[in-house]
Parts: sequence; C-alpha cells; structure tokens
Amino acid sequence: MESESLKERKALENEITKGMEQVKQLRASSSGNEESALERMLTSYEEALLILQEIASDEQGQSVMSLSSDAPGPSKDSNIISIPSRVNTYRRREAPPVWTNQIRVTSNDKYETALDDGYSWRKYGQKDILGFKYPRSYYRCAYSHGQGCLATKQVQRSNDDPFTFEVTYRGEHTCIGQAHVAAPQRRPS
DNA sequence: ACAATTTGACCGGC
DNA sequence: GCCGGTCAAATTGT
Repeated sequence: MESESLKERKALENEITKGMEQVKQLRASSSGNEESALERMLTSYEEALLILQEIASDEQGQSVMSLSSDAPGPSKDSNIISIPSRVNTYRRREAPPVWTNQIRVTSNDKYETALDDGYSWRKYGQKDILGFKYPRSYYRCAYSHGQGCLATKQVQRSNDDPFTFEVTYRGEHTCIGQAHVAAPQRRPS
C-alpha cells in the first residue's frame, strides 16, 4: 500500500515538473506582460512541489523527532513529567512567493504601458537604495482593503540600462473580479 | 471635495 | 547606526 501511494506521489511530482518545464519554455519566448503571468504559474508549480514534500515528510512522521533525542532536553528523572508538547508541530511559515521580472521599455513605449501588468497598484513609498542610481518605488495592490489583497511590487530602474526595469512581485493576489479587468485601454488622444 | 502620489519621518533587523 | 521598507502628512491631480 505504501509503495502504491509513493508511486502516485512520484507520478504527481513528475506531472508538476513537466508543467514547470512547459512554462519555462513558454517564458523563454514570451514578451512583456504575459511574462508576469508565466512567472506566477511557475511559483504555483514550485509551491505545489513544496506542499508535496511537506506531505511526504508528514507521512514519515516520527523519524524527524528522533533528532531531538540526543539534545539536552527534559531529564529522564521519573519525578519530572515530560510534556509531549508541540515538539513535532512545526508550522511552517507560509512565505509569500516572490518573483521578479525584467521589463525592457522601448522609447515609443510609454513607461506606463510597458509596466502595466493589468493590476491596479497604489504607490506607497520610494527610496534611494544603496548601489542603485535610481530610486526604488513601492506599490501595493489598490484594493488591500479589509482582509484583502497582500500583493506587493517594487520597481527598480536598472543602473546601466535606464530602459530596463526590474519589477519584483511578492505575494499572490487574493482579490478577484475587481476593476483591473478594464486595464488595457489608455489610448493616446 | 475626494483620491492618488510625494516625501521626510519612523521603525525593525542586522 | 545604517539600510531597506512602510507610514502618513502634505501636496498635487481629477
């Protein structure tokens, strides 16, 4: 039975990996705005793989605990009650996914158009960063209202090539069906 | 009048 | 104390 589920796990892992490769291939020949979507797909795959690993290590269970046996823990004195406690319940911090895109801006391209990823952001800061000759801008999702969206991005203009921007996203958008559908218009008058 | 941006202040981590 | 990140008051845009 165990080997059966192990086999399935391996198959699932294999499928996910195949998907990753497809996306990577797509990304290699992509341009501009679709790139961020592809990056997000990639981080989803990576997260899936991570979750799979966690499930696997959960199944193995106690073997992890044996590590602490040689630690100078609670003594074996029968007077002392050893509390099982939550030693084994490592709740892994759900780190938000982070990825950065390189965006090259052409001169006839207006910055806004090129940097527009279809979401609406609100700028909340700008800082000069050591080693960068251009300031870095900080944006958060425009509807971070209530328990809304925690998605964030930073924009950093490249030192050497002022036409290249490094856009770093952190966190997935939890907001859906919002106003950003109406993004790609902004016609020049 | 309201909403978004700007910008120095502020804060936490190293 | 410096550095990167965020806050928030002032300013600017619509």
